[in-house]
Amino acid sequence: MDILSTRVDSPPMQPHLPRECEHCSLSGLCRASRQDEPLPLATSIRSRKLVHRGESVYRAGDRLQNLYVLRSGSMKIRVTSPSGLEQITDFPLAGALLGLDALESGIHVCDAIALEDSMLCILPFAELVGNCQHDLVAAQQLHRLIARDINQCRRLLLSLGCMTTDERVADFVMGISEQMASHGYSPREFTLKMTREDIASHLGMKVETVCRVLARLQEASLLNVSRRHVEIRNVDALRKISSG
Amino acid sequence: MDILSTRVDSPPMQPHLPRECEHCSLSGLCRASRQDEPLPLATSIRSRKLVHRGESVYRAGDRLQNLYVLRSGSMKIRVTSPSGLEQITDFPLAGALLGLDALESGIHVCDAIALEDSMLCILPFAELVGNCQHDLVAAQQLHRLIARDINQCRRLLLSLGCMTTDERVADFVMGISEQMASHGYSPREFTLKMTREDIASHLGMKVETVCRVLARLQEASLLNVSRRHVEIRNVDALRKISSG
DNA sequence: CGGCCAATTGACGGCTCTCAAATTCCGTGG
DNA sequence: CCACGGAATTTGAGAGCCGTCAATTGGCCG
Repeated sequence: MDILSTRVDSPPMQPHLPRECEHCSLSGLCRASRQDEPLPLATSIRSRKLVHRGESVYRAGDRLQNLYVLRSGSMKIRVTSPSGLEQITDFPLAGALLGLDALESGIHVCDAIALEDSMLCILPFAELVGNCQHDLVAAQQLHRLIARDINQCRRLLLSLGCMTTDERVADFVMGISEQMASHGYSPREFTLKMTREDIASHLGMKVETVCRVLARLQEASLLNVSRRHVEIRNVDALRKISSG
Repeated sequence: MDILSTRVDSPPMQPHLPRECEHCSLSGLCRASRQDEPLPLATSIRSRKLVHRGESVYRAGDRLQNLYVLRSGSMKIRVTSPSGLEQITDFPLAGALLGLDALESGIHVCDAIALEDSMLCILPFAELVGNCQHDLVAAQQLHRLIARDINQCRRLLLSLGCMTTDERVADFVMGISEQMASHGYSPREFTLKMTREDIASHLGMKVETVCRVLARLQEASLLNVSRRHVEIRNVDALRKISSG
């Protein structure tokens, strides 16, 4: 517990913590971050896996075997309805825990597709559940991670239900910007890994509308955008728009 | 385990199972349904609570103390963004587990408001987590219940992101109808407990649009609707619309 | 009986989608 | 290294749907 709180204060400073583990959602529970003592969850991490751009880690209909922690790279999570409707529900970055969508029935209901070549840590699910039986902290962290998924989904719901397209796009850009900041990159300038199509699907709009809104925001000097490259020019104005 | 599967086959037939517990999401884990042997989760249920129409069980900002199982009645779950946007994310019926929104941070992020006088079972959260430490089945069931919330949220997301207003309303009505059926009521005829405003908020539209869509569906002889009373006249056509 | 709130209906305007075309970028093969 | 083809992105014009504003109706409760 003590070590946990210390870590929260200065995660990037730990000399023995691999750089790629800095933002891991299992921070403090994984062996890679705790070389001094054995940890239950540590034994869950068996191996790593490389997925290339466009490949999927799992697909809707697959049986739940592993959860995954995205170690580097980025992905898109796509949910498909029985009638064939599709939507991107999330764009996870390094540190994110993937695969919780299968927890209800043991069958995945989403596709996880790599936006660029990405590295994953593999956590055999059965083993992980077993470990949580003996480790209260691990179990609670798993709960929190699941709950975070719900709340993030709810935020997106609010976005689709209550916001105009301008507000949604501004909100999306600010969200990426904050993620970049929390990962140690510049919040002012970054490269999007997803297509306009992906963004449109995520925000419940059409590609052309996404383009037009971005053009409008650029016209108003709030940001510069050229293809995948984004430069934010007026954070306050963007934040104001994204707040409704 | 054996008793569990028996129960699934014929839950309403158990003579010792109170009628209001028939659709409980804790079915098989709660003492009320298992008088023969002690069960870990059973000890979590301490007391019951009555909330009147319009009153809230918990509100955004409240500290997580209990989870609740809705024993009878119905509620609406409302999420509020920092900037004041509001949306109804769910209309739980009897048997639903409430309060999981607080799992991420220990603070509720939703309001749970009674649509009619309702009875709740109270589950002290700390005790429940402790019990899950010693009961693998209980822990997994809790996982499933949380995961169900995520997937339901995702379904609504698909609805808001990909469907027209007609499709969303048809989908909503069919969803209510199926819930009614699974609770032993007629799927063809039922009374809505929520206002048009609530429905509109849930589906990401305006009150007037909800009214107009319902009028359109009635015009097409798919259903009759008068105030809160709904009678479905063409299930197949409605299902077809709700599937896109 | 009166007042208030929920629900409904109509007219109108704006925003977003649809359809279409042009442009740019990227990877591949020559 | 250059040319080429396909995909992603951008921009334009027009139509349709949904939101806004306003007025009316209908129920419920005091």
